Order: sequence, then C-alpha cells, then structure tokens
Amino acid sequence: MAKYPLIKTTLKDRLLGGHYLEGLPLPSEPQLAREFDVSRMTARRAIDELEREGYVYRVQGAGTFPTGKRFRQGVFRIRPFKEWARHPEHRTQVLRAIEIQATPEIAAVLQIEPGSSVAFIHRLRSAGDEPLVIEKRYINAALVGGLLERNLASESIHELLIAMGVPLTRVEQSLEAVNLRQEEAELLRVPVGTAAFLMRRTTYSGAQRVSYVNYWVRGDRYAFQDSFEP
Amino acid sequence: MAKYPLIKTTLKDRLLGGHYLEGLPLPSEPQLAREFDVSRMTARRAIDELEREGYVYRVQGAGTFPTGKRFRQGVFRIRPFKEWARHPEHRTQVLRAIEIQATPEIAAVLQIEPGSSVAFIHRLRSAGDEPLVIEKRYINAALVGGLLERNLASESIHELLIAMGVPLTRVEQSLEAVNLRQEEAELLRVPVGTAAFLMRRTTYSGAQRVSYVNYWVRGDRYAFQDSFEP
DNA sequence: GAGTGGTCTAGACCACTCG
DNA sequence: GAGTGGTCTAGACCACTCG
Repeated sequence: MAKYPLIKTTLKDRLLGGHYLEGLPLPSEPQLAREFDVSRMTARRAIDELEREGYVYRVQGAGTFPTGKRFRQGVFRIRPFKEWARHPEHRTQVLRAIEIQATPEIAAVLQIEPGSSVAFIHRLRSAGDEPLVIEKRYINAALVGGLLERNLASESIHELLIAMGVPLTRVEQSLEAVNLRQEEAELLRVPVGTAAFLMRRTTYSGAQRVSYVNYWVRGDRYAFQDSFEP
Repeated sequence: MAKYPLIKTTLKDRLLGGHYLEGLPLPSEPQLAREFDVSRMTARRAIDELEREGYVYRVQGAGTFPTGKRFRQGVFRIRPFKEWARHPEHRTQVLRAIEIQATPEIAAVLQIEPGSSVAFIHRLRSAGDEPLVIEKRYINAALVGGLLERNLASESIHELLIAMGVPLTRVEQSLEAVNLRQEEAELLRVPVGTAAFLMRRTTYSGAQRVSYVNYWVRGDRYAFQDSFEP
C-alpha cells in the first residue's frame, strides 16, 4: 500500500476540521516528513495533490497555507437531470444505446481492461423543438447488467443505477468552453463553431469508477448560475 | 531554469505534431530520461503534467500513450487572484483604469443613478507570453474613493476593497459559453469566434451592490473542475 | 523474463521569505 | 541567517504487461 494517500487524507481531514488556521502555514515539508516517517518527497507528493485539489496553496520561502473558502470558485450548481425531466416541455431522445468494447481511452478513464464491455448511451435533450444538450455516456457494463433494456428516455440514469444497486458516492466533473464540431452542431441545429459548454463527468461508487459522460450544452441557451457568501 | 518544463513542452509539441501514434506507447521513462539527460524522476514529472492535462495516459507495465483528442480532459482550475498573483510567471496588465459615468445598463446592475461615478478597470491576465483572461470591472465609485490610485496590477481588488472598508458579503455569478468577438479575440490573440467562458459576477457588501465584473476566459486554456459527494 | 510504470529514499543545491 | 518550498539525482524495490 502506498504511503502518500494516507498522508493526504490525514491532512485533508485536518484541513476540513479546521485544525490549520487561515493565514498560518501548515507544518513544513520536513516536519511532515518526520511526523509521517517518510522522505520529504513522499510528503510533498501528498501536498501536491492537496494543492491541485485546491485545499492548500504554497509560497516558496514562506510555507504551505490552507485555502480560504472565500474563493472556492468554479463551483457552479448544475441542474440535475431529475429536475430537467420534470419540466413538461423538456424531452429526452435516445439516439443510440448499445454495448461496445472499451477503447483504451475509455478503459483508462473507467479503470477497466481495454475491450471490456461498456454500455454506451447517446442521448439528445430538447426543450420544445429546440435541441439543447448532447450526452454521450459510457458505463462499466460489469456493474449494470440489463441497463440497456430499461426505458432510457424517461428515466434518470443516475436513479436507474441506484435502483440496480450501484449508489453513486462521488462525482468528478470539469467544464470547458469549446467550438462545436460538425457532428454536434448538426444535432443541436446551430452553425459549426458555435460556442458550447463541454462538461465531462466521472462517477464513482466507492473506489469503483462507474461511468464517464460528456455533455455538450448549447452556450446560447444555457448559463450556470450560482451565488455564495464568501 | 528548471528542466522539466522543457521536456514537457518538447513532448507536447511532438504529441500535437503527431510524432507519436495513437495506440503506440511513447518512449519509456528511462529512455526519455536518457534522451533529455535527466533522472527518471524528472522525466516523470514532465509526463505527470502531460497526463494531468490530458495529453497522455499511462498503463502500468505497458507504457505511456497519447490520448486521442476525443477524450481530452482539461485541467485548469480557476485560481483566485491572490494565488494567481503569487505565481511568478503570471502577470496582470492594466489596460485602462478611469472614472466614467454609469451607462443605464451599468446603473441598473449596480442599482445606482445613471450618470453616477463608476470606477472602470480593464485588465488582462497572462501566463508567460500567453494572454488568458480579460477582465472588465465596474465599481460603485461612491464606495471606493481613491481606488484608481492604487497599484491595480499587483494587488487583488477584492483585498483592496476590504482594506478600504468595503467587505464583500455576497457574490452572484453566472457562466456562459460565448464566441469571442473581434475586440476580445485580438486581446487574447486567438481567432475571432473562438469559444470562451464569459463569467459575470456581481458582488455585494450587505445590501449594497459594490461591483460588476465580466471575465472572458480562454476556453482552450481553462477549465473548471469540481468534485463532490452527492 | 524483460520491460514498463508506481513508489520511495536520502541526500543535494537553489531561490525565496521573514524577522 | 534560519527556514521554507522548488528542483533534481541515482539509486531501489515493487506490481504489472506482454510476448
């Protein structure tokens, strides 16, 4: 078992528990190395990940500091599919739903063997006549036998997974701004090159990666909104 | 000068140039270490960053492979200005900082009388040579006399406001995907029409609206990242 | 079994911060 | 000047892949 994950979760717990005060540095790298009885490089590795995840920031010569919650940016709330489906004028169309063999890339994202079975679901969501969101989803088929026989147009896949005994415990997502390529532009009926959001989401059930989804969302019809108290 | 950034950009150039074929591994870490005359750990560090940025993926025992463009995972976190400013290679350039009279639109957003004084700050943020973010900020001048005399390139405006007795108590923000118009595209040195994030933010001090900011963020260089436990 | 990436060590020198 | 993070080295052992 590797050592740095333990150091990382220990430090994360302390940070979330308020053990380290804002404005004051954490123990230095040599100190942490001594505390956890590892080399400094191993302690650094744990801190590297905490920095990447936004829990701390480092200043050369000064120290490593807890990130204040004030500017935890990039946390926009996104409307879950459930609410979307409730809107009567919204509908979801299944373009494709088949079992495929994992390409190396999909295998790497889902951490399965290349060639393993993956359920691929391609959907289009519209409001009234207007297509708004394209969805391409890859699900580890070993976890969800029979998923493709369900009614994928009317049901939330998230809830289907829960019903099939695969509760989601963690979601990682990223949001990019992209120019739509021809395939997507045609589906969304906008000119090629129109700006859109591309949201990528990986879901976990425990340590197991369950699904990987790409959403293309029309930038001219959708905005994310959020408010927070610093 | 550190060695790993050179290795990283060299490999990135090769990857983007199609030097390494999809499905075939890159040279192994020991080979790359020999080629660049560094230790294996230093070569790894360069590859670590390429992996994080989605250019390659690694399979233990098998090798490091180019990621097909389809599943490129973008991995830039939006950084708070404070941390941004500390990064030596990041800089902020003030394009304009003047007092103007509120247009009807700005007046409506800030809930002041049209024609009232507003501090307008236009900045450009870059990393190295690469411009990344355009910022246009409108601040209710009645709340912040003398703001424009401060060093706006090196200081966080958020902290300046706090220092001037205007603590921020609430932020409302929205995020859109837009095609860049000529003015913005020229500043960011990308083609007209390139997809970008447009973030709009209104800040409050109590019930008082303090500022309104538009950020144009290059979509090809930035992504929002988040993870949560449902 | 040869080669690959994953992790770790015990050092080293450097640039930087801070009182 | 003491302490901090940034980078780098030259090893080592391991789990894993693949022919």
